[in-house]
Amino acid sequence: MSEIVEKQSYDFRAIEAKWLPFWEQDGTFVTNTADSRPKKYVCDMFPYPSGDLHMGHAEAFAIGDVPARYWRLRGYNVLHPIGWDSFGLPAENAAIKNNAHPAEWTYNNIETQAESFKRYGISVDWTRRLHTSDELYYRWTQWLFLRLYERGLAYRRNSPVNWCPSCQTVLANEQVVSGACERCGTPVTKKALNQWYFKITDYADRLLEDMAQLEGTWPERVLAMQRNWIGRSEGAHLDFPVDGGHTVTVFTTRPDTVFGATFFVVAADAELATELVTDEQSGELEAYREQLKSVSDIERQATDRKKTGVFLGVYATNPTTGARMPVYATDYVLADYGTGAVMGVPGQDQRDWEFATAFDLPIVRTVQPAADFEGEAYTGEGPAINSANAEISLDGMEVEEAKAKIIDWLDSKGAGRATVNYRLRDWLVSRQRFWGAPIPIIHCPDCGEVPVPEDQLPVTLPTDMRGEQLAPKGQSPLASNTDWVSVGCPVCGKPATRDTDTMDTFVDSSWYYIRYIDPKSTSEIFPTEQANQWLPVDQYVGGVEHAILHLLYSRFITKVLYDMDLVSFTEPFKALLNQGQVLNGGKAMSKSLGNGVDLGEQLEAYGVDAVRLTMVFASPPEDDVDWADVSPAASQKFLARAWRLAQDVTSARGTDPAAGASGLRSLTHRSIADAESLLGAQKYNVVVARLMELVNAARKEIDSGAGPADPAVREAAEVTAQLLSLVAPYTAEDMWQLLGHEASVANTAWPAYEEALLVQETITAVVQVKGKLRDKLEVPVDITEADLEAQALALPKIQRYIADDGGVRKVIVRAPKLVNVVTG
RNA sequence: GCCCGAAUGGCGGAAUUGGUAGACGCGCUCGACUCAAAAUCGAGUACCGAAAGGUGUGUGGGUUCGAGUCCCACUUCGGGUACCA
Repeated sequence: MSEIVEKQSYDFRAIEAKWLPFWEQDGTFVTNTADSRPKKYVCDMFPYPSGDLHMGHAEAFAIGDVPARYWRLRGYNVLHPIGWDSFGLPAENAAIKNNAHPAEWTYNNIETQAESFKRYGISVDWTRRLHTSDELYYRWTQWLFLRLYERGLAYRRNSPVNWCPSCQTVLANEQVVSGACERCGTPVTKKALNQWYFKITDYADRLLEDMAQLEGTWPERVLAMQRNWIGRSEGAHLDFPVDGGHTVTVFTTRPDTVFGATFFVVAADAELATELVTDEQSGELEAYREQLKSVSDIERQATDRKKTGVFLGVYATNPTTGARMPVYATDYVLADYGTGAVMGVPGQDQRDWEFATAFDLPIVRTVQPAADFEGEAYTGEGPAINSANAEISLDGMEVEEAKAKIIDWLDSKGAGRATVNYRLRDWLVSRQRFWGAPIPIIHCPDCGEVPVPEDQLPVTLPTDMRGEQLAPKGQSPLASNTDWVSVGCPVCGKPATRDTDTMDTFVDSSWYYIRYIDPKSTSEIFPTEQANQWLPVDQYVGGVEHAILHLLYSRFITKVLYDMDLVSFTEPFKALLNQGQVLNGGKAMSKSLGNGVDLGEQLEAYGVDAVRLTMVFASPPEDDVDWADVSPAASQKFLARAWRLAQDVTSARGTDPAAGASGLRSLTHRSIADAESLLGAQKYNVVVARLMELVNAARKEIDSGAGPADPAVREAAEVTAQLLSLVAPYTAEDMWQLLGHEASVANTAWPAYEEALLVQETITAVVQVKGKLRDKLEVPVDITEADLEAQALALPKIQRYIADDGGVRKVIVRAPKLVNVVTG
């Protein structure tokens, strides 16, 4: 018989089948929160259970698993949980279509995703799994609502709201994208409804200021988007007396231009217009409002639209000039920004200029534009002009000074004051749909709004509604379930009704990352002490589509919890990584384009590790990956090469590597050192590139160098298995076993590099002439500047350049790497 | 319009503090193996040029001995937001 043992080839299916049950039985990734080692909390934005996992999930989770596994090797106690954001409309729509209950669709999909997820080998603690649609969870969402209610942060108000005619529900401002529903793209209409709001505007300043904590660890663009969304602007409130005994306050960022206010405009759709209009003009106002109804939101947002409006028959008085200013209703003033009323200053505001031109109103400049200014309204810097009355003059002052001066003056008259205005509006949280957490409020004819007593939580959803019973009819389907709606008033006991709206699913997801600390608790929302120990999340990973929505809401809720003394931190996510999208052929995958790539098919064809490796290697984590540009087949090839390394090693486990090939050894140790800094900088793609170099070098050493018995080869293979485990856990685990280890590679210690092996004896110095590379020199690393200079100048090639170019003028030496000869 | 971000070979992308541009991979070319192909392995691959050499990191300028990297101006592309007073 031949001595040669038949070597097996890399078989990812067999490897997956072997290790998946191992991790589960071994409890490799279960986190013991009582463990005293320093902690790291890595959290991926939890998925919505819409069918099976897709390529986008595959990228996000592959990326998030890298720091989780790295920190685990570094000796941290790592918390890496998973759950499902399982309330929401798609389940309800599916239930209507299939004559089912939304829970069926939801929990079936969760099971499917969970199976795929396990197969995908992400190092999460399955014992902490949560679903926001579980009674166990939404009981606490309701509890949270009641705490906000107690603090006056949850309130009900009747006002025009965004209505999606297709989803048959209201939407928060954050969920309207260019006038259309964020979910389905249907143009949004306005509807007057009595709705629940969270008072996020109370936190506007803190949401803005606390961003200082996130600077540098959150993507700059996300911070910018939040800053814009909050839209802080400093200005003043000015009071204008209006005929009929009214005083109308406006918000302006340019109080210095008040002398130039020649007319007055209020939002046509605001109550204010009705209050101000004279009887003679009220017909015209109504006609104008009718006319506006036919203008879609999309049209309305076109900035080049002609200014329209209607005179209300009354005049306001300019407190600085005493001028009588006609009052108009218009649609270019927004009812829900500022006070819904604006002073018209055509000289300094382009929109006002256009309105003044259309209605033939006077235009007065109050800031002197530069001589070459050719525009209409002038919004720039310059000295004030035409801005004086008997008591005060701003003339000659620059804008900032004039602002301060006029605010002082108006303040002394009781006619104005400095103020800060925000673009952010309160968060509309009620939804007229079924599959969400019911709002825990009871409406009693005698007692009014009554919170559901805590011991009666959760207010559970009926389990017997299905199909058509869930169809949206302009109000929540729950309203038609009289058994469910009818309830005794908790205060007086008389017949009362439950609130039939459910909460926006963004309420569910605004606090789930804290619930992971103890997801099964029935006695409290989360244990405060442990939450303070584990949070904030050290690394949060998710798509940029939540730059405003989920992240703003989570920041808000965290601050509310802080104010309630339930947590000691004010920001939930210390660092944020926005992974890119997975594209195909330059475009987002979509059914309509027919360019979708099925994750299951990819996993079937190339294996989990190859798909994960491809995702990580393709580009920096925050960049998009175009599946048409990458090669999972090549990833698989690399994994086979790496795996074969482990198989080829013939030295025994524990062999001292000191006697091994020094070139390979120093590359191995440099790879470890570089991986540390690259992982810290989140350059995961480059870590993979370095690993490929290491595998190539080890291969060469086996085939045409010191051979498979060299201890340096074992060392390289072991380090490869450990580094590879961050991205390709199955292959790494199998390599580790082939190398003679019993326990999981995921729980080994990060390899320590030897400083001495990083130091090279010789180095290639470059020799430049006038900054251009002309020659190279192999020199000892500790060469003196003088020696290096002498050797460089002695090079024949360099001498030729010097001779041709008029001799040496100056020599720059940066030993041992560079010499630059300046000639002429 | 305003606010962010980006621009490097045929492609995805590398390049601590300014110091060898193009690591690693894909693709392509050639070669080995094969009856042949696939797979695998080896060699080459920024551009122009036969070579010597020259040119090169969106464009134009600047600072510097030296710029992908710093400064100024601009162009293009991507994203966000938009009658926000």
